[in-house]
Amino acid sequence: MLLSDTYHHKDLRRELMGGALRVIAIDGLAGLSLRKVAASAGVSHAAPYHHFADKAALVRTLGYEGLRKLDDRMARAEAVAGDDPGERLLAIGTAYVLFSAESPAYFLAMGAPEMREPHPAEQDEEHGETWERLVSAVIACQSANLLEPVQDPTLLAIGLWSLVEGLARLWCTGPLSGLPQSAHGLEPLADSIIRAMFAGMRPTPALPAATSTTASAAS
Amino acid sequence: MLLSDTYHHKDLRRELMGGALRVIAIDGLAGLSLRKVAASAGVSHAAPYHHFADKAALVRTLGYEGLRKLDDRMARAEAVAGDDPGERLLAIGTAYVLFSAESPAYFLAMGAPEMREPHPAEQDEEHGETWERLVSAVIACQSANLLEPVQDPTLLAIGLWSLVEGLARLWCTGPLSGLPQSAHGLEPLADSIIRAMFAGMRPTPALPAATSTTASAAS
DNA sequence: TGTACATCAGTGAACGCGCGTTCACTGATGTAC
DNA sequence: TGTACATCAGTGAACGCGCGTTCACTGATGTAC
Repeated sequence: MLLSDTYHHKDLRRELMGGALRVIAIDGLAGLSLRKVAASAGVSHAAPYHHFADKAALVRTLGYEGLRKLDDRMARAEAVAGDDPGERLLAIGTAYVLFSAESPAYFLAMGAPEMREPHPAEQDEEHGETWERLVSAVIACQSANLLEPVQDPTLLAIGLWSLVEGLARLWCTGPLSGLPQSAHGLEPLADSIIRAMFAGMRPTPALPAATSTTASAAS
Repeated sequence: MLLSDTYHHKDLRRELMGGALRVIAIDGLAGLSLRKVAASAGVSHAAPYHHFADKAALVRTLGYEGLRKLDDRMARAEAVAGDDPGERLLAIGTAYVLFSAESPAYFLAMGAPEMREPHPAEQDEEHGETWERLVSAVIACQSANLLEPVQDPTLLAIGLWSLVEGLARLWCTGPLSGLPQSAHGLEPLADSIIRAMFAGMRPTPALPAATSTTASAAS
């Protein structure tokens, strides 16, 4: 029997992570098992133990990778958004929602119970990076007088994080029937909601773009 | 052996639900099993089948009860808040966060995968009631010129729901280290955040109370 | 370039466990007469 | 009030299953000489 296809795999670790994401996307976190993952990667069910200490380690690896990808995505969106602090804040928030909606498996892994213990010491404070990105964006808006400077930036950052986390969660879990079906359709909605809830906090009347967003929400 | 304590139980169904909530609170949804529930109610592991068709039915019962309790809590908070539409909206949102934080087991059950199929036909659209409560509160605020009347009320309602859902989720799952430890301590924070994110959308400057909330957030 | 050998990354059999669910049973309860 | 009986809500044994994990193994790979 020719084994070369599966034997001494090129990067089975990577393949296993892909398989796990596939399994989570279909069966949810509750339906994830190492045996399914191994099968999905076309490999015997003992093989994963050469790449992950146990099931929890696999989930944590996925979760931390998700956090890194999420932060990358936000960083990229922020860079593309240009110099206006308001647009940067909006870009960050929308990126959070879109990444979660497009990659529900990563989103679920990031929120998995296994993520409570921060075993992989390498990326100890990945949440911390994202958190500081948010706070910085809020402070920049306050400095530019786009957000009420009197407010505690921490408070506003928690608010923004809650908003995008909740929107992503509602879309993925889906108890609200009015939300768009596709992740792509979610983009204008997320944009409008964040705009509506943050634009108004500005002491100056409103951004030119802020009042014209209702139409895009209906699309 | 005297069986009268457990045999022909007064209301074992109720007791089982209590046991399930206890198990979820400790082990999470992933750690919930009918056998643990039975043990927690002090009963043999086959007993639950006289009260629930299967495990999913138990979870759904818990989830729908949670939805009803949540809506009750919001209704009560709204009534207590008085006539001001802004205060009513704030009360509703805070009630959502507080109920979730005080009853994480219900919160988890409400979001369980089993809730996707709406088997118990009795309370088919419990989410619908809560949703309409939110939209009504938003519209009332717009009518009273406390929220921008141009905005789509649906959009604002999704925003509010996302905000409180996300805040509750962040507190329960706890990736943010800065949040208060106790559900009680969460109240002023939730109040401040919702106030900050909604008060600012009003076309009129601000409520008297809106700018003095930063202090309470620090407590 | 060829050979010997250590290392690596798979295999498949096997383990024990907790689980959901079923089943025949039995003791308690409520009701008809 | 007392007795016969149907119904109800428990019990405990048993089932099969999928799971995480371990283990001895073996074939492939890379390296030293």
